Amino acid sequence: LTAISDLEVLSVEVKGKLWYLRYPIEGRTFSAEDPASYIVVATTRPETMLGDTAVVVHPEDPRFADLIGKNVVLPLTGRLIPIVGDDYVDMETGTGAMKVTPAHDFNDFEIGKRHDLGFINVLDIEGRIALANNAEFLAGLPGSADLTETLTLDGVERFKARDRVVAMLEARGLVEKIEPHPHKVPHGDRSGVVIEPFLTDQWYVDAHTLAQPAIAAVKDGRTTFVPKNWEKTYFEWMENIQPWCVSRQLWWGHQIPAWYGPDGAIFVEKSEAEAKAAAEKHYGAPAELTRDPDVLDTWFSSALWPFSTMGWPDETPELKRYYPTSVLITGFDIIFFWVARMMMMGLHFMKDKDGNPEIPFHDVYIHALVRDEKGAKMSKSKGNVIDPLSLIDEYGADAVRFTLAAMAAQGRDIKLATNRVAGYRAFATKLWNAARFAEMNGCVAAGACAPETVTTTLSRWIVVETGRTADAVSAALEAYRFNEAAAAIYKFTWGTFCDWYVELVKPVLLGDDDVAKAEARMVTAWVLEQILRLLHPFMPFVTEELWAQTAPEDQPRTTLLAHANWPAPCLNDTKAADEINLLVELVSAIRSVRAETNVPAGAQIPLQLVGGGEAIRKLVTVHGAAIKRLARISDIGLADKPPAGSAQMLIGGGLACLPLKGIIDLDAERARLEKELVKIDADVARIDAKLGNADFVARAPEEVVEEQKERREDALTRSAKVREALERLKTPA
RNA sequence: GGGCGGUUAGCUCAGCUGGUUAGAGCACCUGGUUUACACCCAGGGUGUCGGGGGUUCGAAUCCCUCACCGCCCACCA
Repeated sequence: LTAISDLEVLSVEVKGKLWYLRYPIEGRTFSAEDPASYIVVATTRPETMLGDTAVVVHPEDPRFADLIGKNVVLPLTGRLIPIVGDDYVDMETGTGAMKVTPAHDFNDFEIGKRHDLGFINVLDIEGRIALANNAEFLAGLPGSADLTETLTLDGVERFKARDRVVAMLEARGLVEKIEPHPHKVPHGDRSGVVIEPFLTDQWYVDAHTLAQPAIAAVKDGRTTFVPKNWEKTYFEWMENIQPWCVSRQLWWGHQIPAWYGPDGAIFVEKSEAEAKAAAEKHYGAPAELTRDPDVLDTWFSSALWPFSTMGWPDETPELKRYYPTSVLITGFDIIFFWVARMMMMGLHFMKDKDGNPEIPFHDVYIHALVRDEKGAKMSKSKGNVIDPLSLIDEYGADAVRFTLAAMAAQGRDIKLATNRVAGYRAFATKLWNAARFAEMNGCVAAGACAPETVTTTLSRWIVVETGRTADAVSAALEAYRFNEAAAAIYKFTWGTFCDWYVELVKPVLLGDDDVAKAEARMVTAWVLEQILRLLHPFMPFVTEELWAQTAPEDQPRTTLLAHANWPAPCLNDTKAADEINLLVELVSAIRSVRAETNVPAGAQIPLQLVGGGEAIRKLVTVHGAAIKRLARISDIGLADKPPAGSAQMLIGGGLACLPLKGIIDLDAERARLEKELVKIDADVARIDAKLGNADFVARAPEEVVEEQKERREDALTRSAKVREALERLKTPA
């Protein structure tokens, strides 16, 4: 039977005062000059002294050793209250003696319970002093002039009453001193007024008992938190759980199923009819009952969610199918409020097929919390909420959703930055344009597509890369690494499909080879469709729209994209993948050299390839046209040694040379090579330092040492080639 | 006061069990009128991984400590 519900409390720093009050000791004649005749207690709320029921000192405090067990006469009331000893008291603080008001202070309440003290409520629900009809207050008080005066405080507002109590005490020489005392006072977060602890009757749930199975379920892994470190928070709370006050004085909610008989007897039943029956049995005759007007804490009702939403207590098919659920996704701030309580309730009410308590869910994914730009938690009462609707108006729902996924790294909070959202809006546009390109080139998903049977290297490459992306996205999603999943599909869509595949397939689509064209169209449509599937969880709207629009005119979609199958790899061809990836590497390298050596953008330059074997030869024979177009190369030849005065790149074990004499900015090329050389030499030096360390060679795992050796060889080779290239630049032939 | 987490590029953030050449988006710089896209294309990394100490052959990553920031819980007569 206590009070003080869990309303949101704001601690506010106030310039308070500390009043030192003298409480006369029973049987000694009070005199301000005789410290032995009284005991001094300090308080920040002097008006609560009317409800004092003890003075407490530390049991081992020598100053008060002889006083424990004696009484003091509580001023203004004449009540005799005991001096008790309790460890709670800090001997160093204040006077070492504390007044105890169990009805109006949390700690005093606990002390009151420990020492079997009275609980005298001296306030009414409006925060006024309530003494006149207060049986607890009046009980056992002898009439006196002081008491009569005190009773005139009845109905006085608490802070006015404080002044009057102090004045009355001062008039009697009972105030020793008053000190300024800045301290924190709890304020209601909505009303803004000082909160007064206050006794009321409430309903409680024995949370400690319910918590035990809920703790065990997480300890033995039946329910897992992701990320795992939140389990600590969960245990911390569950192991120190307090009785749960479930009654609320609100106008809405599940009304508490408790009925009171005429004499106050309580009947807790499932329905009014059952309560009436129980009352009739109890009284031997029908009785008039009144139902408790309180409603259940909203979290009590919410705790029933996993099963009450599916028809419980009836044994419905839904309940059978969906309890327990696979994953609960929520924010860490309601692990206590909701997760813990669903665990307790689920394990209490639900049983598996063997009759054992059944958890409500297997995984609990704790997502990041979106904070405002200053990093503060958004809250309705603070008013710092970023309205997702206005973000959506500006950037689109898909961009907002994708941003949240991309930023949802585990264990981190999100400070929502609109530039990220803008970036992902561009991504949605990019996807739309890619689909437009496909449409303009007749790439529609006509009929059955068998991507594993495609023939060209380009087709096989993109099919393989699509599969690799599907794997990456799936693995990330399964591990709840949503940001990695988002990054993987983003990178593939933009960086691989749009930037390379589309550019490489353009000649085929625009060419005359109808067989090749047909395959290219089919593959392009197929890849785009895989992208839509993989991207759908992150950008549901644009992908669903494209899914419908990219259907062949005579074959409209028969299902929503949301219901379509999830992609998986269907082709394994590392040779094709390596071949195109080498092409990509070569084109990138040429572009880089062109830019760094200030080759005019429009200039067509020749390319000479040296060494490198089969892989390099294939580049020329199979992909020559692509290289010419993408890297702006006039013609490609194979050579035995690098032509004089050329820029050189290391590619696939061979050398790619751009004979740029006359076009090239030689100084720029030299600077480029020297910059590269510095990097390589730094690498070599670092690796040498490692390998030169006997401890490293002796203690590091063999494969790590091997890897370093290989890396060293590689770096040395590159270093030598770059040096040669530099030499050739210095002595142009 | 107790507990948890953070500090990495100008900004917002990745970097999972120690071995990467420390990455992405945005911003920025250079250059682009090729028939999907300027919400674009190509190129460029601009960094003492908060400070200090330690463990280790090896630390952005593990430990200690300091500083600052944030959150949760409790609150002192």
